[in-house]
Amino acid sequence: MQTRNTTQPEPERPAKFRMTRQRRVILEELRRENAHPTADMLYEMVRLRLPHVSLGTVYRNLEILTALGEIQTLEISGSQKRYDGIPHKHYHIRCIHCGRMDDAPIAPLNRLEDTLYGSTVYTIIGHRLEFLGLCPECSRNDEARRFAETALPAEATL
Amino acid sequence: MQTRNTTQPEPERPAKFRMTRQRRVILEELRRENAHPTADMLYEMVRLRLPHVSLGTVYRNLEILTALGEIQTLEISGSQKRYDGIPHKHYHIRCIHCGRMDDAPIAPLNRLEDTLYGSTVYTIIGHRLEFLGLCPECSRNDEARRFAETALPAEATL
DNA sequence: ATAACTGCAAAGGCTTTGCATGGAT
DNA sequence: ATCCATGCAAAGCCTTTGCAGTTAT
Repeated sequence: MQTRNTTQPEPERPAKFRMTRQRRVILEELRRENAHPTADMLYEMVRLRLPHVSLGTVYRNLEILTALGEIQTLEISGSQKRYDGIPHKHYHIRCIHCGRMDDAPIAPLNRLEDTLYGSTVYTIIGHRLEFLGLCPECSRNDEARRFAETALPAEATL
Repeated sequence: MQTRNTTQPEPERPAKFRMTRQRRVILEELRRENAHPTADMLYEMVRLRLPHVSLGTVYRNLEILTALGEIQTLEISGSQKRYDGIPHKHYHIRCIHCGRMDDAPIAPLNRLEDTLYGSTVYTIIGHRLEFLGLCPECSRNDEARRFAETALPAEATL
């Protein structure tokens, strides 16, 4: 049986950081791209400039850059993590068919937690909100639209 | 290089279903438990009643029961899936330290998508909202509270 | 007989980690 | 000299899948 520690480990940052070439290129490529790529997409992008970079280095640097607050790691429901070069808080909208993610043009709902005070035993820290839909390409795709119809009840408002 | 199909496959349901003993016990145990267990937690629960059940059977039935609309699969950001015996839509609150999940005592925000109409290129289908916090046990745990302080900027309002 | 289902074990997909090497201070 | 960072490969974790055998219609 597998028994994973659900406790999230504190992201460990070394005492000092070096802005190595790899780290710099990873950061630059992520900042250049606003499609919120997955680690392997970013790996391919970085590889065009640093052909010998390894996927492990990409993952390690994405973790460190997140701990530094330079980027965000978007932990997407039920799929690969995606990374966002913009560190400030904002919501996203995700295509349920192809996985594409874009920024959602809506300001953070700062008072959302207020509705829970007094009615939950939790100490509330924040919330995560993600919109779901079909991106423009998939909106034109019949198969994707059919998929969305059947997926709607299961995907939306969970 | 790994290249996964990000397209979510339509959950396939067989033409006919049999309410086998395994399926029934899995459903009963999930309904009995409101802690939104992971597949392996549920496996342990089911195993007390059906010692020879396999983890694969648990996963297969959870998928089928979800397709039938009997239960919900909660695809949690960046961790194991959790399962909910209550099929109707509602939000959840999750402990960022131990992973525990409970229902959030707040009604669905049905008009949330309205704010996006006209300002996004997506066809909007729905949203997913999850509250983050510390459960009562972890609220009393110093280490968890320290963790929450450092994790707050990264966890909240993504 | 057919089709759904199961247990078992293996494979898959994404992410993390161990280790020897390299580079900066 | 020290310590951080890298490339490579292996391991880890959760989930899915192939297959042969079982059960209900």
